[in-house]
Amino acid sequence: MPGRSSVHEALETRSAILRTAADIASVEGLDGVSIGRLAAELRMSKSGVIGHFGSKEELQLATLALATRIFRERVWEPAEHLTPGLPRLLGICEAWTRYTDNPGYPGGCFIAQVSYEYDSREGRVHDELARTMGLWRSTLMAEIDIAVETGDLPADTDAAQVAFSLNALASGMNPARHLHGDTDTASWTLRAMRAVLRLPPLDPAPAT
Amino acid sequence: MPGRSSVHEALETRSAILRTAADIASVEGLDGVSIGRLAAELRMSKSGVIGHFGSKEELQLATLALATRIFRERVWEPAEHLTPGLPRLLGICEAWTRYTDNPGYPGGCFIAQVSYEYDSREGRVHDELARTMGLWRSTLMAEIDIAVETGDLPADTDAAQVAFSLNALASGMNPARHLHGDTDTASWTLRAMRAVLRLPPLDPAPAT
DNA sequence: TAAATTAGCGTACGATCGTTCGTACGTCAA
DNA sequence: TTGACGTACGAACGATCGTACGCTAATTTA
Repeated sequence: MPGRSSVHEALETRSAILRTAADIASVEGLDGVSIGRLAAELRMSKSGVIGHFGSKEELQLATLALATRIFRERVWEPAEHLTPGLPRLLGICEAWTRYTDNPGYPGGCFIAQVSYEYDSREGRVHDELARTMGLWRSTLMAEIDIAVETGDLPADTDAAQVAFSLNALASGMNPARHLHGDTDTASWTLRAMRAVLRLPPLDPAPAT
Repeated sequence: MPGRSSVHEALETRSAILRTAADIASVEGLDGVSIGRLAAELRMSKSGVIGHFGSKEELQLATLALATRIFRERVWEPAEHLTPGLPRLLGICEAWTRYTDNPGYPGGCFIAQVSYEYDSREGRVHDELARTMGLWRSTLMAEIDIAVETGDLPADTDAAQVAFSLNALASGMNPARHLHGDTDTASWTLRAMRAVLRLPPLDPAPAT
C-alpha cells in the first residue's frame, strides 16, 4: 500500500532501516549491508529503502550516526553525572565493558567493528569515524587529566597513551567473545583497564 | 602466453596472487578481495586467478594461511630462542609491536583486520581464524605461566586475562595508526603491555 | 617420442550490486 | 477542492560478483 504513510510512520520506517542496517553491519561489516538485503529483510522495495537516504554512502553515514548515539547513551550518559576525574573515568569503564558485553547488536559493538573495517580506507565514512573516535578519545583524555590533577592517578600518566589503551582493551572484547567464546571478557577488560591506569588490583592476592 | 609456465613459475604466480590478496585485504577486508580485482591488478584473467584455488573460499583460507606464516616469522621466530618465561614474553611483545608498527601490509596487520571482520560470522574462514588465534593465545599463556613459576610475574596472574589483554592492545594499534595518524602506538602499546603484566614502568618518574 | 598433466586465457552464465526512472497513492496546506 | 509534497513501488540500467566450460600451449612423465 504505497503512500499510506504519514510523516510519523516515515520516520519509523527510517529508524527500522537503520536498526536493521546496524544489526547486519555488526556481523558482516558496514560493507556487508546491501540495499537489496535490507529491502528483503524489511519486506520493502530497494527504491523504498534507498529513497530515505539518497545513496548508499548516506545510508552508511546515517547508520554510523545511530550507532554513535547508542554508544553515547549506553556508555557516556550513565557516567555523565559522576564526579569528574577518576570516579567518572571508572564509571565510564564500567558502563563501557557492560555495554560491550551486551551491546544489543548480534555481532558485537558496531563501533568497534567499523573502526577496524574502515580505519585504513578513504572516504566520508572513514573521516566521520575518525572524527567520532577522536572526540571519544578527547573525552577520555580530559577525564584522565583531571584524575591526575586530583592525585588519583600517577603524575607521570600519559593521557594519550592511557586513552589509547582503554580503547584497545574495550575493542578487544569483540573478537574474544565471538572468536573464542570467552564469557569473562568484561571482567578481564576491567582488570586490564585498572592495570593500564596503574591502579592496584581490586582483589589483591596475598603476596606470597 | 598460455602454458608457458613451469611448476616453479606456477608457484610464483600463486604466491603473487596471495601477496596481492593479503595487501588488499589489509585495507578493504578479506571480503573486499574479489577475483576480478585480483585479475586486474595482476594482469591475469579471472579464471587464471581462481584456477589456483578452486573457489573463493579456498583463496581466502590460503591468504589467511600466508598471513599466519608471516606473523609467525615476524613475531614468534625472532623471540623463539630467548629464555622461556618473562624474557621470551617481553621479546614477543617487542617483536609484536615492531611488526604491527610496520607490518608490510598497506592497511595494517592482516590478522588483526580479519579477526574483527570474521569474528562473529560463520564458516570455514571463521573457524580457521579461531583455531589460529587460539593457538597464539595458548602460546602466550604458556609463556605467562612459566614467568609466574619463575617468580617474574605475580603469583596471582591470570594467564588467560593477560593473554587477552596483550592481544587487544596489539590489535588496537591498527585503528590508532590509521584512524588518528598516531605515530607513537608502538611505545604506547609496549607500556600498556608492561602495565597489564603488572611490571614497573620502564622509566619510572620520581614518585612525588 | 607419445601421452598425460597443468597454467592460463576467453567466453559465458545467473545473481546481485547501486542507482535511476516513471507511477500510484496518501497526507497536508492553500 | 485542488495542488504540492513525500513515500513507496516496480522495472530497468550497466557493472561486477563467483563460477563453469572449452581451449591452447608448454611442461612433465611414461
